[in-house]
Amino acid sequence: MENQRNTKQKKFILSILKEADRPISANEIYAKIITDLPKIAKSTIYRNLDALLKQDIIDKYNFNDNETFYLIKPDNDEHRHFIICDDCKKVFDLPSCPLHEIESSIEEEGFIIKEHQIQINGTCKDCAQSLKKQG
Amino acid sequence: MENQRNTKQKKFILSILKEADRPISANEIYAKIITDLPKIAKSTIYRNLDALLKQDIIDKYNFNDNETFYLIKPDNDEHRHFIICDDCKKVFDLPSCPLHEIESSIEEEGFIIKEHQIQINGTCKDCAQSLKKQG
DNA sequence: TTGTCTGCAAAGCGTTTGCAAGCGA
DNA sequence: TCGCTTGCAAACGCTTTGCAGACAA
Repeated sequence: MENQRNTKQKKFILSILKEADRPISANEIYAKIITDLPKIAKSTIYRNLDALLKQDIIDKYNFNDNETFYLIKPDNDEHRHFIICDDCKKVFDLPSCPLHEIESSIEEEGFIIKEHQIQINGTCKDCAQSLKKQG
Repeated sequence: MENQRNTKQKKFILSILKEADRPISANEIYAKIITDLPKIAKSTIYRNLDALLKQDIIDKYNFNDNETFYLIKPDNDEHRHFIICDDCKKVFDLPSCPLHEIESSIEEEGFIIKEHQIQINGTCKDCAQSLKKQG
């Protein structure tokens, strides 16, 4: 990663990621940043996201086929998992990670775990209620 | 889904999916099919995969940023989860699903779960050994 | 024959890359 | 000044779409 230079593009991208309370895509970052930096290129965003990934500052999520989502790693060592409402597309936190026990048995068999991801899809409380009202 | 026609393309795609013991991509299906149907178009594969998804015959997985993977739904109601080797890209089965306990507590809070997905990435036994040999 | 399905070509879209100019240290 | 970083444009790879011809029923 060599010597890093603190460009304004880099600062903006990082601050947008820090403000986000859920994983966001490169296109969402782009949409937020163009008001302040109208000439920024998407490639700049992708290159900075790659750098942040390599520096272990952010995590990467594949929720659907086309876009990749990024989220700042929390301060402590904990990782997060998500519940996605298919109706309003909101992303909620999964309260805990049930994988720790199973991981040790997988590693006993020689598989080296680098990361894991849990994703639950469904309908959130609010959407369930408004769907009930509608019909 | 209207009236379905039983074309040879459709039959080949479905039989390849049935033979696969792990999620495979549209490109993998294409590579297997061109020996028998040299003129098949990738769009034909994508259109048939879409139809199979809508008919609930297959499931869809997003393991990485670029390719989508497809797997025949099992006969019984059980679902599967996967371990992916980042080196050789092989997909292994996760022996069990640790989410059942946690799901009930999520549903108690009003979230209606439609599906969940667990994914573990890392390096498999074989790749770990050959990496060791290489130095 | 009829209407679905296919192959082909082009387009769409997220992402990556090459390159010359810009700019932080 | 030095060389990392950026903007621009083009390329890349997966997937989608329009259309005329092919084919199952």
